Amino acid sequence: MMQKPSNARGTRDFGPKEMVKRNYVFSIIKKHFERFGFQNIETPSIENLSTLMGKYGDEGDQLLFKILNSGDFLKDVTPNDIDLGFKNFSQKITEKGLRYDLTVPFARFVSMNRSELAFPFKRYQIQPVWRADRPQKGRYREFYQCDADIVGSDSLINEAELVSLFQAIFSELNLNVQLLINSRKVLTGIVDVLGMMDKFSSFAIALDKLDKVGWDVVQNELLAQGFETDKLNKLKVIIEFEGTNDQKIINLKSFLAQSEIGMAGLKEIEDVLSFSADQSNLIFDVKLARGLSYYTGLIFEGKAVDLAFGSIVGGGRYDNLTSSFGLPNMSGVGISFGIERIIDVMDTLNLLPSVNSSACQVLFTYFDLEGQLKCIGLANSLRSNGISCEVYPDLTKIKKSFEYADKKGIRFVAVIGSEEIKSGLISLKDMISGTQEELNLSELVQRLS
RNA sequence: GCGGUUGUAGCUCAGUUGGUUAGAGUAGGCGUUUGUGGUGCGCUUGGUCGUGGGUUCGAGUCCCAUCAUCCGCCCCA
Repeated sequence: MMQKPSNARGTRDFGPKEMVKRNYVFSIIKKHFERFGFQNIETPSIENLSTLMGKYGDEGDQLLFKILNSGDFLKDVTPNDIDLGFKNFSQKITEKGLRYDLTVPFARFVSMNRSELAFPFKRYQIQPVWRADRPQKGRYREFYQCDADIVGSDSLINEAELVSLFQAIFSELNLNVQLLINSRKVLTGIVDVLGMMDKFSSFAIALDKLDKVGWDVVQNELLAQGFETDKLNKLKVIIEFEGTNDQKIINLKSFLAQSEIGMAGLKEIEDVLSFSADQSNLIFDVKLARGLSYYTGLIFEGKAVDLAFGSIVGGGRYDNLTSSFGLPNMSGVGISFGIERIIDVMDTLNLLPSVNSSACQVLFTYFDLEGQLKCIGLANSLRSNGISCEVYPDLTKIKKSFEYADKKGIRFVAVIGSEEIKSGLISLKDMISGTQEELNLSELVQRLS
């Protein structure tokens, strides 16, 4: 009869305790987004599959949650469709899906609203996305993304603004972070100098996992791709060089001297760094590649310093975000805060507020119906004075209401019994100190404001 | 998509080479002379042992399948 309830795979509930923590992080990020001039938009959870498919590669398509057509979804299906396999079959029975990220819906939005938007358009978007991935630590099937993008401007000031935004947010969150910066152009320049321009993506993929697998594995992989040993040795020196950002740039300048694009990338990095007053947590890292292939210019990735947890922020410049929706030459730069991981990291480091901040200030309790009536009136008076309070709903032993206040973390309990009604005063108990005082209404308001 | 781990009370877990009515702590409920919570004490409600098969006189325990979980890989946030 009754089945044991459970969450759908890879999804979680957020109780009051979790929501206090989540809202804290969300509100700070949101505040800074707006402070930097980003405007909020939302797009539907459901998109046409034609919008979504083909934007994330074969593997991404595989991870899309598809929605079965309503009604008789089999009406156009023939036995032949089934024989042709599930890919062909699924096209006939599903035409909508849940959004996989916020970037593609944003590109659709920009393309559709191009005539109404003020360019450069700065938008932020904080919404859940869904992926039919296999759940793991820090990986869920439903999670929030938190994106800020500027489209329609090539200026490097945008990159610099995103760096400032990053610093402002984590400074307020009080989380110790680093921002790794590189440019796709520098990487392209390196491949150029190595004379392997056609192998750029395999190079980027190999380099990206250097921290994880070590140089030898990366080198072997590149050798197998046809890279030359002596050139790789030169590359190794560049990559393993430890020093200040300026020293790294000087170093690379000599390596990239013959590559126009490489030098352009270095200049970008120099410029963006020069915009930042505080460079203490900015690190130019040639090893940074980032998986997403649509980045074309500067790229960055944020990490927590006090805890190894993978990247918690990612972003970069991309050209042609909207070209697949019929709007070419729309360059943009964006940053995405991995809010689920930020919350996980901060929770482990105990940097998040506790549950009490969601409890109200006062609980009213009483002994009889007369007191109950009085409490409702008093509670509304307090509320109109901006004080949050609730009235214990059940007429039971008063002990119950004190236990309730204690468990919920309500600081004050106001007791209204026959004595209080006679005297016109309110007994207010402070649950932390255990002390109790008699106050009239205006004293009560003053006490709690 | 691949490899491994673990599923016993709401939660955290015991359960001895298969053997009677499956336990503890904690949480919940009630009480502790009733106008006062947190710590104490007493009593007490919770489990077809993830699900479905199989082996056996007998299965929480062994075997198979399945679902879920967590951890690696791929990929990603």
